[in-house]
Amino acid sequence: MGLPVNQPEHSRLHERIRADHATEVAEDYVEAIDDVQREKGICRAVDLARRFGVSHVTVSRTIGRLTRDGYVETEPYGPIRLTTKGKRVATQARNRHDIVYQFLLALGVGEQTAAIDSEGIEHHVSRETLRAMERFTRRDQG
Amino acid sequence: MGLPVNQPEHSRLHERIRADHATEVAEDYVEAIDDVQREKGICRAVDLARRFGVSHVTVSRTIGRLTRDGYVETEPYGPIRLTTKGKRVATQARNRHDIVYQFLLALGVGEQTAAIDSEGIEHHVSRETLRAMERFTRRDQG
DNA sequence: ACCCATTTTTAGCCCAGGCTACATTTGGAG
DNA sequence: CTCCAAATGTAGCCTGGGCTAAAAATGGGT
Repeated sequence: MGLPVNQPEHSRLHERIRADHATEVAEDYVEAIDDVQREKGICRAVDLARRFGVSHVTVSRTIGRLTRDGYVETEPYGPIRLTTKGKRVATQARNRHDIVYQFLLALGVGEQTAAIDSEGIEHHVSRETLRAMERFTRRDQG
Repeated sequence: MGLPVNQPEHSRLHERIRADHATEVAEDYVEAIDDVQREKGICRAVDLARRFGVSHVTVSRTIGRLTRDGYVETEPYGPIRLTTKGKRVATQARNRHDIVYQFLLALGVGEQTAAIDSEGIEHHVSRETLRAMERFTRRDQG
């Protein structure tokens, strides 16, 4: 047994959730790389290690996967650069993140909490929900 | 615009994100087990496999971890039962899920999307945000 | 030019969460 | 009571994402 076919509604939801999770790391990383590049020109693995609170080895291997998947480019011992695809994803992620953050503020949530929750939530909001959030934020105080 | 970016806090954020992720699976599972038990009395691994769209082997090993962590109890070839801890977590998860779902509806999001997004979001909302969501839902149409 | 601190890489380990293939148990129909 | 389908368990494999320890490269300062 074990054919995961056969399930109308619920399993599709969870397939989507798993697929989302697969790209969450990529989004978090390209967003962070973009941030660091804005702050200090170039981004190095050690910057990401500090930012994410993980070891530089973990960063290095993750960057390897992101390179394999076409999000970033590096040469040995060189800085981390975003590809066109990476930049696009970073921009989208930043945009989405910001919409969620501003929305939470508009909802009445404190800055600290909004910062934390928006990081968790940003990967899980559909276009439709995102539009609803923008609408609310504008209506509320835009 | 500016998402607050400062270093030590940032890594704490991501620690929290990872810790959250560790309990997401547990929450999804106990919530599903609770659902199945309400629907058909007892819950078997195969029910969860179908619901999550994964193989029964994956379910079996996950249930093993949940047993180890005190969320569920089983005997060989027997059904899956929630412990007291598991029931408590299931109730909380269901409650949180429902708050997020109702909130999205109140925000103007369609039912399908609200169902999907609430599953993704529910694990990432703090108490504070949850309270803000409840407030909004009540104010809006409660 | 050389040394040394910082950074990156490599090797090797762990656990979670996927899978297939195959073995075993259970329980219901005949 | 027997037999078979369905459910569960076991063995073994893969990827992702964590870690430490130790080696190699880079680059700046004196």
